[in-house]
Amino acid sequence: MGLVAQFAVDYKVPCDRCPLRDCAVFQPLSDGEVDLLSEFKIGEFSVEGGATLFSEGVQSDQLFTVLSGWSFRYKTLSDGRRQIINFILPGDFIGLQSTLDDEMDHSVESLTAASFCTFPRKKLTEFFARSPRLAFDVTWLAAREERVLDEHLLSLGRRTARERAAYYLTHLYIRASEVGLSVEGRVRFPFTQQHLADALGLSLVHTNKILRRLTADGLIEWEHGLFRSPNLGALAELGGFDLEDRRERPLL
Amino acid sequence: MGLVAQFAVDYKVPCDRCPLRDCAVFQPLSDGEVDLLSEFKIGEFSVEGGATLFSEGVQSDQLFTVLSGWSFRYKTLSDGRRQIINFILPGDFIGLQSTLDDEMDHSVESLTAASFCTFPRKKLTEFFARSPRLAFDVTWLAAREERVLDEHLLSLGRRTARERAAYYLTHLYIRASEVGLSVEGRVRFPFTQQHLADALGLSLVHTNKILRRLTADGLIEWEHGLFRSPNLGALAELGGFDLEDRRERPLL
DNA sequence: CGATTTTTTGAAAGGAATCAAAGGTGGTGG
DNA sequence: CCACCACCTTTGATTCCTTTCAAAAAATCG
Repeated sequence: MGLVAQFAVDYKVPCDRCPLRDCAVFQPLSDGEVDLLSEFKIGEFSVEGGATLFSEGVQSDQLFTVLSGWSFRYKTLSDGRRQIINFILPGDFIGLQSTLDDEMDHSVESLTAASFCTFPRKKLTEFFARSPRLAFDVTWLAAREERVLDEHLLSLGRRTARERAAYYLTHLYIRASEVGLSVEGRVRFPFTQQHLADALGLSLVHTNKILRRLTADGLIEWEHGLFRSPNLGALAELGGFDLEDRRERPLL
Repeated sequence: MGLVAQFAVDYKVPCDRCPLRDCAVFQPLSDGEVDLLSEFKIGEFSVEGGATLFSEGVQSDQLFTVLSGWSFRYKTLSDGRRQIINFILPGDFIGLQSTLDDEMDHSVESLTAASFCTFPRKKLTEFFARSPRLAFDVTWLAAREERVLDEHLLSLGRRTARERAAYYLTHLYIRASEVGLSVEGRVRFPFTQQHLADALGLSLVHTNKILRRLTADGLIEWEHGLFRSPNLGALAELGGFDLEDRRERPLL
């Protein structure tokens, strides 16, 4: 743990053959756009699980699109209390949060082996100039991220622990499914209850008790790292998650 | 209350004479940029206090820069519980959160009389094409918003009620001061304790008790709508707010 | 000045955290 | 293939922070 491994690899998967593009959630790009993206891309790199990708107060000169693996973004207080801001899945575009030419005020850590496409932050302006449409997508993604955080904020501030857990589990399940991570309705959740607790703003013990109850109520099943919901509708309902709200999004 | 007043006014303050540009927090723009911005701007409008600017599920075809007044953005659960996502002050750029050509999933309400510059959402792409630099600023602002929410999320999830209040009050005080709203160290807070409670994710009663204690401890003073801190350093310290972290930002 | 909205307080109930410890699980090495 | 260890999950008991309930002061507004 803790190693800031950043094993850069030269190998470049051409963007037009990016397997993620097959997922229905992602908006198709024109050939020209994919070409530009490909040109802008400088490489890939992968890390093993438990690696620190960025840490607070360090600046990164790159932006990333996640190709595979789970990671999470978090902040900590001086005494160690940790809040997980969000989980990062394939297709997510990260790095923008760190105010460009500025420091990150959060950390990112991988949960599983993960790989990323990298883009040079310095060329972002050029990129914007070359394709206003893609520039727009970048902005759109940033705004979308914000919407997700809005919802999380609503959870932490106003939902009960039980509702909060229901909401978040549904959220994660759907997100993972969207990028092809579910098999027969099951998704591998590569994090511990402690991680979930840190995302929900709850203690580990209480999180566990609530998970137990949700299981007893037939709303979830989560064993050996595999999650599924015997009644996703009811789980979403409890958490106030809108299952209908599926929108396509750009993939950079 | 509740009226969705949107009184459009033709009168256009030229962007180069926008009084907000005098605030040190805002990055200066080149003349050309200001011109473009001015061209892009289609008008202004104002509302009285207590007006609903947008409401959930309604789409807006405009983007706004706040010229004056306080507003707030919030989300509600079906049973009425409300979470204030953030307060909106002069200089803030809003409307991006609503995923373009999509619906807002939150509402915005004014606390005081307020005025806004309006930009046509449809021309955003053109705007991006005309100035990649400004396009970049839009993205930057979206990313910055996200950073602010990150911090709020950390508050709701991991800070105690007292720390949370200290953090948020400092945050509001600083933000208001940055845009010239403080007079002799005092800022007019145009919201009630209920609003603050809804932002902090606390009950009204508990919020009041904490405010009372912070007052007794000599950390804050808030009477007749005027707020000040007799010891801002200590308040910030308690809330874990970094007073040093002042960065310029774009003003659109 | 009367009515309404906010702010304050006190008391009781409840949800979540903390403390402690047992039970499982997976991984590693012999 | 089993022993052992480290880490994760569960439970029970207790404490404490927040909420909820109720109602009395203040402050605001027309």
